[in-house]
Amino acid sequence: MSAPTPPRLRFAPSPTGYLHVGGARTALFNWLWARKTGGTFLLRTEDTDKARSTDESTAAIFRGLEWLGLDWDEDVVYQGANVARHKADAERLVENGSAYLDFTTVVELERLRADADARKEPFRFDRRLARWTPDEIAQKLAAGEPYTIRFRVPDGTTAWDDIVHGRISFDNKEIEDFIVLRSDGTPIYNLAVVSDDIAMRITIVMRGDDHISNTPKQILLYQALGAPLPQFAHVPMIHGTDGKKLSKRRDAAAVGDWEYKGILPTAMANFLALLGWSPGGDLEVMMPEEMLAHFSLERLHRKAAIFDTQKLEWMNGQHLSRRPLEEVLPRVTDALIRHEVATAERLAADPAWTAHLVDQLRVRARTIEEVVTQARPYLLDEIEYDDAAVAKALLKDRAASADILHATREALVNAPAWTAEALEPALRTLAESRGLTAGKIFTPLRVAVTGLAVSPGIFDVLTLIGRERSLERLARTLDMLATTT
RNA sequence: GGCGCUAUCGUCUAGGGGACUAGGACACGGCCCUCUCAAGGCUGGAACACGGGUUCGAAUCCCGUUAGCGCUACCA
Repeated sequence: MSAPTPPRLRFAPSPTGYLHVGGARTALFNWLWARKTGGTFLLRTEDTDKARSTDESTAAIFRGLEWLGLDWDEDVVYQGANVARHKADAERLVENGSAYLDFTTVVELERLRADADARKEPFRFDRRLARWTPDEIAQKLAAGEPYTIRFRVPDGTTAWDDIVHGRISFDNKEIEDFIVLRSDGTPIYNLAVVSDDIAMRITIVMRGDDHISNTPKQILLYQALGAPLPQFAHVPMIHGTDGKKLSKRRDAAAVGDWEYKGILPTAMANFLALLGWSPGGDLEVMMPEEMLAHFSLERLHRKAAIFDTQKLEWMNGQHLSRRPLEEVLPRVTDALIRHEVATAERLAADPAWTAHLVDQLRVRARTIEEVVTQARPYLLDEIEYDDAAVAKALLKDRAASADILHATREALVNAPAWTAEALEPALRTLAESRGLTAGKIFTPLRVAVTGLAVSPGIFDVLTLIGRERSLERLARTLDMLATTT
């Protein structure tokens, strides 16, 4: 087996918002391939559109990547810092004849476009519009007239073998002479991308398939600049439930939204990966190491996928249970504190207790938010009683409930110790002596001490809540049954 | 409109000419387990867009139709 030079890949977001799940997935694929092959994963912000780019957005994107566990190599490349080279490249294109100066103004262009529109004809820039004699050009230049630099698209066809789509080809007739340098001397996207990708020695350009139609232009640019072509891999889009692009308003399209909703980064990465790639076979839940082991470019999909929130949450439930407790613990405690269910001091005071609590709750939750909700009775002094649970477990027959709860409390009070080992026989004996199934005892007790219909096993609940507080809640429930109507 | 990409259950997918009575997962229903819930196990309904080819044989290959999506800026 030969040892090819390791690939260099990059993720190049434009910092005009938050990290979009589609972008995050593209980044993930680039990262996966770089890490798997011993290659390099670079980051570049495409901030040449100064009107829309912001530092906050840049920071948010970096944060999102870090949260997902995607680390990058070398220094981040800020495209805006390379405008001098972009400009020089554009001028080089003019010098070698592959581009030309165009003095057509924006206003004229708009008019031309409107005319074509009125005639219902497609507008494409006509090279003849920019046919000035050398004298005229010198004159305009001397007069300081603004101009753009346009690429002279050659005849023929432009094609490439896309890693995910196979051969794609475009008739150059379909490509207009596009602008590469604005009249203010700043580069247009396609030039900046190519110039930077060449400078960064990128060998695989992996990005969303909405860039397929930019690719022939970029290939032409590589060729005119005399640079070797990278390989291209166009991965499919991620759509919302309506089959269209994810909408920020409706779909929680930012990865930060999911972090906030209590999704684990490994679950997010796992889910996202499966939206544009599959390992083959029935494997779905994968830890990061497994994804790395199975990932391959050959199994990238061609079809756009719809973002299914329910499956994400299911996936998260899987990760919540399977990831090491040390990893989920801090995320849960942060959420507990943020929701004011507990203070940092309280949680730190008895780390073993906290860990046990989280461990008990995480297996039956799908999101961290659910863990927080379930944790309330164990951390708060004042608990809320779920009406439906109370109605079902206690109020159907108040007298009987009061009777059972009273006997239960007695058995608990007299138990030799407040441990699962001591409590369980006590309650099972009680059930037996009364000819009841254990559930008839456990269920009212659960509602009495937690206020909820859902909880871990009752003996974990009792020991987690503690003797004093359990007995007190029992007493209060008894009072309630006796007084309220 | 032009160009391009795509097309298997509601959704994510396996499948790469015969192993397909089309497999798995999410969601939904039923059953089991069980102190509740979750998890887990079993189970039910649910798909090859359509039409032509090629072939002894097509979900799989080719062409067309249709549909969806993307691009079509001195945005990225």
